[in-house]
Amino acid sequence: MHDVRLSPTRRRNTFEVGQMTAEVKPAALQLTERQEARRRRILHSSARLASRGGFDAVQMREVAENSGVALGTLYRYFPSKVHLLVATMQDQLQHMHETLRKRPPTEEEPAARVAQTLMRAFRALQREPHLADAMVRALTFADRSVSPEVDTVSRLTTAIILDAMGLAEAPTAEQLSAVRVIEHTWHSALITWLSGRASIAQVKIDIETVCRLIDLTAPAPGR
Amino acid sequence: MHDVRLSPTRRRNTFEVGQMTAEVKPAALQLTERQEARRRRILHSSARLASRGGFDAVQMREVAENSGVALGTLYRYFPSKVHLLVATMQDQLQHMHETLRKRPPTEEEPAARVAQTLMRAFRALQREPHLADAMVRALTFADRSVSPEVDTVSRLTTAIILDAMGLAEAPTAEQLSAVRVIEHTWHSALITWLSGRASIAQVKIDIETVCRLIDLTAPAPGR
DNA sequence: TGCGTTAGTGAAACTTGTTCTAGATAAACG
DNA sequence: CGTTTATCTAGAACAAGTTTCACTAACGCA
Repeated sequence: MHDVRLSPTRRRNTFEVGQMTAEVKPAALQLTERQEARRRRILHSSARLASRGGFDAVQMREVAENSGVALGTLYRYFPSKVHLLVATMQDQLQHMHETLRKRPPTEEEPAARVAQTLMRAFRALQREPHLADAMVRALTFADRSVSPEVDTVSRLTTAIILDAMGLAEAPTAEQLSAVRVIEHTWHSALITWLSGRASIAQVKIDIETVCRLIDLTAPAPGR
Repeated sequence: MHDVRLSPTRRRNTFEVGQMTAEVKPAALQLTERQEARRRRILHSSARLASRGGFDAVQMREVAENSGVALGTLYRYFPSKVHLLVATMQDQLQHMHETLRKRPPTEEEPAARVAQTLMRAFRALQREPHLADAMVRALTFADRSVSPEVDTVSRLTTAIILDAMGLAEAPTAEQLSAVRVIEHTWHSALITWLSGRASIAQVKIDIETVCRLIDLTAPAPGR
């Protein structure tokens, strides 16, 4: 039939064919065990190659070979290199979220808690700078065809920050804006660090600076 | 001799050869008239192609052809596609800076002035969304080999913001931090808009939100 | 002005992301 | 089971960024 992809996303410039039999689930279709295993192997190879040499070191042929899968299959699972790396990031973020949940920030003030959390994440990234490079570059380079996946990453990041603020539920619109700006700063500061234009100390200052925005926002709905 | 480039920057993974005769200026070496003209033609073609179809539409062979220059020459002037697009951005930013100088923001408060200025710039970008796409994607995708050029862009942006704040000279360290965060937000918000994950209204809110940081910083040295 | 050096040209080659094709396998299903 | 259909494989083919090479043109200077 009409070449249905595993991933719910379509490719770059292809227009929707619209041909979709009724029972196809728009969300992630469930995979067989072997398929789940393949997917996992691919993500693992991707992360391994990335932590060696960053974005450039993740070569699709090599990922395919290392995960024991044909090139065509790799592309069926992840329709582009950027998709693959963004998915890798999703994966890593999930780990980080769980880790952070286990040891919530110790600071009192929300702003300080967020800053502490982000600095923890930052230190984790510093341990694998190449991996960080691959993931963050992919994330900011992603075009519209990757929007759903990038959005997922964004939601995960937002959740982490809201957790740190101590209000996973019922944030005000104002607070959400602040969180969005914090996220912007986080990504962009990482970029400047990764490309050697800002020091670790600099990133720390930027994070702390932007976190001051939190103090400006309503403490809660019911101020 | 040892292949000296026009551009002061070296290529991707090459290490400095260190062989540099004393009289070579580290800054932009001066070009002859014909060379200056070539450079200009190249940047012009680049911008034209970019405004057609964004990052992907800027193809090195086509840029070379359109500017009447051999491919090898193009690479001598701009050692990679990203270098070329970042230089294009420098060029555009310079224009914008001049334009903004002529009509400074009308608002009273520094924060509002900066927000107004950035929204003006944003509207200019909206007129050429593809061009914006090419430039911003190149900027955030740039690796270490492009750091000097990206830094120039960053300095230009900083200058624009400081101008809007009304203190081109003697900003405090705190104020510089705020400006840096504003710049982060600016770039990242543009990215989310360009990739269709945020609306124009959303970008406006983010800009206004981050500009509130300015109110938090010392009004001047001599508070 | 002549000459050695640097810059520019044209074309081919190389690299890596992406696509395509034909055939082998596995899954689903009657 | 046997058949039909979706996946997977191997490998070629294609596209665009980048490099290389052999050669010519332009420049700078003694």
